[in-house]
Parts: sequence; C-alpha cells; structure tokens
Amino acid sequence: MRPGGRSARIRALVLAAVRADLVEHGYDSLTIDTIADRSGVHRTTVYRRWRDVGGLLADVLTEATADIWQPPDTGTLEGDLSAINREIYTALTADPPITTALIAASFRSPDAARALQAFWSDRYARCRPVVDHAVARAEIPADTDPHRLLIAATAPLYHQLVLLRAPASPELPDQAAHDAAVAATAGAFTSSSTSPRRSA
Amino acid sequence: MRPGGRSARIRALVLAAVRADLVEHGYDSLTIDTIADRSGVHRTTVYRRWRDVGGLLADVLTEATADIWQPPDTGTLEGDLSAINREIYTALTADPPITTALIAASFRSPDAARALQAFWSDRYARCRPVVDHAVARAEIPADTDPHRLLIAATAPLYHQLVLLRAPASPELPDQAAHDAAVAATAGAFTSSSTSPRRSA
DNA sequence: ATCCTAACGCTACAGTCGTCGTGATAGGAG
DNA sequence: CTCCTATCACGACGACTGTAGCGTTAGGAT
Repeated sequence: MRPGGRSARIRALVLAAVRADLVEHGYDSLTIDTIADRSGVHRTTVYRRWRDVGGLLADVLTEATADIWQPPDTGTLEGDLSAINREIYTALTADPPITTALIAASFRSPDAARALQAFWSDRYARCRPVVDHAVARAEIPADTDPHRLLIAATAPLYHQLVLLRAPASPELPDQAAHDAAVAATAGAFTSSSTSPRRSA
Repeated sequence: MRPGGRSARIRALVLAAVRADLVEHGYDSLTIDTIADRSGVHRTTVYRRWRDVGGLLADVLTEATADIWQPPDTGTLEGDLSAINREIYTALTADPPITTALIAASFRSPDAARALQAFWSDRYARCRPVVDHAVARAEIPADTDPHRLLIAATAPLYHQLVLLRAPASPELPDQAAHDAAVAATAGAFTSSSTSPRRSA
C-alpha cells in the first residue's frame, strides 16, 4: 500500500499537477480544487493528505530538493559567497517562482513554514565549510561565527527581493557577498567584538 | 463629508475594530465579516472602501505611522544603527504583531504590498542622515552607499525573525548593527570596492 | 431651509475553502 | 484465496470572499 501502491501513485499525480499548474498559471491561481480537477484525484483526498496549498508546495519542495547539494569552493571567501548568492538570486527571480510562492504560503500554512525552515536550516548548515575554509586560509579570524556571517551575506538578497520588492538587479548577489566578506575580514562576526560594546 | 463627517466616523469605527480584533484573536482570524460585525459597519461598505484584509491593515499602518519620525543621533554610526535595529526588533516581536501581519498580507494584497513598500522606502530615506553624519565624522568613506549600508544593517533582523523564524534573541539588533558598522568602516559599501572585483 | 450627491445599508448571488459522514476499493496479511 | 484495513470517492454542509443592483441617508453647497 505504501511504497509502490495506490498512495504513491496518487501522490505522484497530485504533485505533477501542482508543478504543471505552477508553470502555467503561477502561484495565485494555485487552488486545491484546480489541482484536484487536474490530477483526477478527489478534493477531499487532497485536503486530507496535504491540508492546504502550503502543504502541497512543501511536498513539492522536499521532493525536488536534492540532498546531495554541496557548497561552492572557489578558493576565496568572497568567491564562495558570490556563488551562493547567485544561486539564491536565481531561485528568487526564477519563473515559475516556486521559492517565492513557498515563502508566501509559509505565512498561512504551518506545513509550508516548517518545510522552508527545514530547507534553510539544512542549507545554512551545509554552507558552514565555506567559512571554515576561509578560516583555514587565514582570510578571517578563527572565532568568526559561521551562521552570523552567512546570514549577513545572504539576508540583503532576501530582504531586497522578497520584502522590499526591489527590481532585480544582477549586481546584487556580488555586492552583498563582497560587503559580507569585507566585514568578515575586518573581524566583524566574532563573539569578542560585539559583547563588550554597550553604548547608549 | 470628508474630514469630520460620516466617512471619517466609519473609518475610525472600522480601524478600531481591526486593532481590537488583532489584539484579541491575532491575524489569522482577521476577516472582513468579523470586522463588519464588530464595527457595526456593513460588509459591503468595508469591501468597497478597503477591498480586502490587506487594505485594512495597510490603512491601519498608514494611520499609525507618525510621519514625524526622525532617525536617532547617538554620536556614532554603530550607536545609531543599534537604535534603529532595536526599533525594528521591537516592531517585529510586538504583540499584536501588526508588522508581521502586514508582511503576511502583502503577499496576497496589492494594497498591503504598496503600503509596506511606501513605509519602508520612507523610513530608509529618513535614515540617510545617519550615514551622512558618519561620513562627516570620518568614520566611514565618503563614497559609502547609504542605502546599501542601511540594508546590510537591517536585513539580518528581518531575515532571522520573519523568514527564518528564529527565536527572538535580544542581542540580534546590536550584533547586526555592529557587523554593518565594522563593514562600513572597512570600506565595504563603496562603489569603487565592488566593481573591479570579478573573480571566478 | 432646500437641494444634490457621495457614501452607506441591504439583499442576493456565485465562487472557493475546509470539514464531515458514509460508502467503495485497493492491496497487503493470513 | 479470503479477509481486513488504510485509503480514496462522493455528496453535503457552513463559513468566508467578492460583486452587483437598488434603495436610503448624511452632510456639504447654494
């Protein structure tokens, strides 16, 4: 019943319908009813298994996410961060906007929120070697906080494209990567450099 | 009819109902019907004037936003950025979460999206003197891009609290401010320091 | 004081969402 | 091969959305 049986077939049908509808009509028209009609699976079945549109997108993400992903290794911190940011930039400006759709859905669907959280958590963890290599090359201090550096490098991209809805400009990824690399080189993300400060 | 008349009274009634319902039941249960019942204003009237929930939240924001807002002036760049970030942190962790609700709504309502965009655009523009003062004090290079610096300082907050949904930790604002200030001091956000780089 | 018009109230409607109870069926276990 | 159960199909339901038409009213203008 589980692996090769009816359930698996239904799931494949539904997820295929989601992807197909996503490329044709985008995220806004993505409704449970549409997917049910398109896949030939009944409404209530889709509701029972996926709860809402967010659940559907979450399942599409987890299915599409290759967990073989490896961070870049260009030889310099800035190069690595640039490569990461270009990948994010591509995902956020892609068509169909699956990532953006999932982000939008995450505000209404706990399933989508969890899937996104898990995805990002995994990716940031996998990027940690980028920082380690930079430390090994003595580009940045040894006590640099990897997570904080990676957040600083990538956050401007998300902020500009997702929240501020700024027009996509191709130099954005490299700029953010450069700025974060300079900051790290100057010793910004070290635990020692932030706690003693307690200005008014 | 306009300023002190019926329209203004209706608007006050509805917006008060929105705020009240927001503090009691949060964003999820915020529906047009609820607001109509609560305010005593008819459904169709609410739909006509505000279109959807996003329109309501947008109006609440514009009404609540004092356009007398001034950026901090603590005497140092890091101090100013910290003050700004603490304000953002407070807004994003506030209860009721009006800002978060508006961000969520902005993905479904053009009105909410526009209101947010206008709000942020205004705030970032008003923060520009912070960077100018830092330049005047010779803390950072004169060709520092103000917008880029401000984005870098504030983006990690939004990213962590809104998208990554990380647990709120009070040192976040100061950390991000510190890191951005160090980056700016090291000459990160200058136009000259990013264009020549074109590494593999 | 009287008109005039913008704004509101009301009813009705079609569409979507999400859930529930009931019956049918596929496919694994014995 | 037969049973047993998880899963699906079906129909119906209440709630919310968003719109349209039409009557009503408040309040500014002359």
